[in-house]
Amino acid sequence: MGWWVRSHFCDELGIDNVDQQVCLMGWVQYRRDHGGLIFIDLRDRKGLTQVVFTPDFNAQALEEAHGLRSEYVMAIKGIVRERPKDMINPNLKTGEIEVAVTEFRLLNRSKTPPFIIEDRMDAAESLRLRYRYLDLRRPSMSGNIVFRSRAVQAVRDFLHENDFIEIETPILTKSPPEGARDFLVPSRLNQGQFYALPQSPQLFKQLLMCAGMDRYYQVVKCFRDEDLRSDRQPEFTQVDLEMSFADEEGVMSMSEGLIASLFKKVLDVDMETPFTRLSYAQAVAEYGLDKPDIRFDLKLRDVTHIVKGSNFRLFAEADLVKAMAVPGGGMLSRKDIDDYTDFVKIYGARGLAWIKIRENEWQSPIAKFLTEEERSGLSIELDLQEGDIVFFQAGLPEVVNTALGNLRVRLAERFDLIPRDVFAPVWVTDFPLLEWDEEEKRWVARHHPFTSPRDGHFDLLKTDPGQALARAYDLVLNGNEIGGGSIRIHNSRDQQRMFEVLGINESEADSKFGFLLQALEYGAPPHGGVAFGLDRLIMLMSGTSSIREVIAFPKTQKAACVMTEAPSQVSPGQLRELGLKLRDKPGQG
RNA sequence: GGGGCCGUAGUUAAGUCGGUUAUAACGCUGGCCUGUCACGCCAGAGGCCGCGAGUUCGAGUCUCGUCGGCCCCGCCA
Repeated sequence: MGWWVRSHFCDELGIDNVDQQVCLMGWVQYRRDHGGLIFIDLRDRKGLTQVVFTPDFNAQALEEAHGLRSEYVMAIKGIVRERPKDMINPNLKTGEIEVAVTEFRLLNRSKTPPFIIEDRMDAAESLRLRYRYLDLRRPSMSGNIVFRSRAVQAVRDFLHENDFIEIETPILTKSPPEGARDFLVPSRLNQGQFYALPQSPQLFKQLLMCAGMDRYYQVVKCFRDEDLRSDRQPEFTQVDLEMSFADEEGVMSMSEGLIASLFKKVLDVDMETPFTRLSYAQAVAEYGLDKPDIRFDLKLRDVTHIVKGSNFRLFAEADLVKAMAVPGGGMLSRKDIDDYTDFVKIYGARGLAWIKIRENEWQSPIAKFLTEEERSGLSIELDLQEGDIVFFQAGLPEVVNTALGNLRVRLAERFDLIPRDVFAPVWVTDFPLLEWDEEEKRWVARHHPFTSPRDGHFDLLKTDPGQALARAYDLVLNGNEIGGGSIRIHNSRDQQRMFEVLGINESEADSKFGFLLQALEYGAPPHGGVAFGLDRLIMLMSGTSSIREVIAFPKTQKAACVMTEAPSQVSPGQLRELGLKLRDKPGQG
C-alpha cells in the first residue's frame, strides 16, 4: 500500500482542477448520509472540500463510509468533478466542485468531541481551554494563530531589512530592581539561590549595544507575576528592539516604519506617518488617561477657574474640577446616570455631578448653586448646546482624570462615537521620570531606572524630582498601550546618580548591576529602544477582545493552564534536590 | 487584597411563589433515505442541578461556606 501523498489542501481545488486525480487528507466536518450517497465535508487548516461517496465510483467505499463520524481523520483519493449549476455552494471557496471518492483510508477515529468544531460554537471558555487542541481546529482560532504567524514574519522582514539582528538572551537570569513581581526558579547547583525569569531583556539588550551589535531585536517571552486581565497574561511576548546612535526621533520613526509596514503587509491598512504625538501632560489634560483613544473627540476640559468661588462647596474646595460635555447626552435617563455614577466609583470617585442642557433651563441637582457668571463661563468653555449633558468630576487630580477619562470611553461606546475599522496610533511622550511611592515613601522610576532624563533635567533630581521629565515614549493604539521605550543612560556616573535618587545605594547598585555600570565605562554608545506587546497588538489587529484568543495555550485568570493543570505539586524528591522545604500549610503564615 | 457576574443532560440554555416524573434545541445511538451542504424523516438513550453544610414536612429554587470560570479596581518600571 504505502503512504499516500497529499496533492492539495482543502481550500485549493476549483474549476481548473476538474477531472484531475487528487488526494486530500483531513477531518470529517459534516457528514450527510443519504443512504445510497454520502457527502463528507473534509476540513484541514485551510478550508473545506466536499467529497462524495457514490456507488458508481466505489461501492465498497460507500458501504464503509456509513461508519464515518465527526472529527474522524481520513485520506481520500478521487476525481475532481464540476458541480451542476444548481448545486454550487456559494458559501464555500471550493463550492464549484466536489471530489468523487475512488479510494479512502480511515487514518484515525475520534471520540465525540465535547463541543462542535465550528465558529458559531459557544462553549464556556474553560471547556475550550481544557480541549484547546480541539478549539484551535475551529477556523476562527486557527485563523488567529496563522494571522499571528504572518504578523511576526512581517516584523522580522522589516527589521532585517533595517539592519537589525535577532539575538537570544537568557531566560534563566537575575531579578531586576523594582518593577513587577518576579517568577523565581530555584537553582539545584547553588542551593538557596534563585534565577528570575526576565520581565524583559532590558539589561541584556543594553549590554548588546555595549557589545557593538548596533541594532538588536528579539521576539521574546517575558514574565511578570502579577494579576491577570483580559489583555494581560503572566507570560507574554514582546517585540523587543534596541538601537545604538539613535535618539527619540530615531527610535520612534523606526517604530513607525515597523508598525506601518506590519499593518500594510498583513491587513493592507495604510497608516499615516509620522504618528500623532501628545505629551503626557496633554494626554491627561484632554483625555484623562495616559493611553488616550483618539479615534473620537469628546475631550475633557479644566473648569476649575470657573467654579473656584462657587456656592457648590465640592467644586469650590476641589484641587481640580473637570467637565465633559456629551452632545445629545440629554436623553440619558436617571437610571443611566446612576449606572455611570457607579461606574466612576470604581475609579475612586465619590459621585458624578451632571447637568442636562434644556431649552431655557439647566436641569441638574447642582443647578441651584450655579451663578449666571458660572453658567456663561461653562457654556463658553464647553461650547454647550441644547440637548447636551455635562459630567463633572471634582477632587484629587488623579481620581478626577481617571474617572472622567474612563467615563469618556464608556460614553463613546454608548453613543457609538468610535469609528469602526480605524487604527489610530499616538505617541505619548514627555513622561515624568519619577513617581512618588506613598507606601515606600520614596521616588521610583516610572519607566525603569535606566531611562535617561531629558537634557538638563538631571539637576532637577536634587531640587524637584517630580518635575524631571524622561526621554521615554509609549505607543498607544485605540486606547491600548501597545509599546513603550526610552533613550537609556549610557554613562556609568549618570546611572549611579539615578540609582542614588531611587534610594539604591552604591554597594547595592554594585552587587546588583555592577556588570552594567562596568559595561557603561568601556565606551558604551548612546542608545535607546522600544518593546511592543505582541499579543495585544495581534489582539487589536485581529479585532478580538481578549489576548487569550491570539495565544495558542493561554492561562486562566488564576494563572493556571486547565489543559496541563499547571501549576502542580512536585515530588518531595524534587524539592529535596533543590534544597527547598514547603511550609506545612502553603499560603499561610 | 477588594467589587461584580456566572455554574442545571455531551453542549448551549429555560426552570414561575420552595411542591408530583427537571424542560428545549443542538449533539449522540439505532433505523430509513441517490444530490445534500448546519441534509431530511422516524425512534431512543442521556442528569451528584459544581461541591459541602444549614433552614424547611419538602431545596435546582432560600441562607452560609467552598471550588472553578469570566469582567473590573488595586497591582502590572
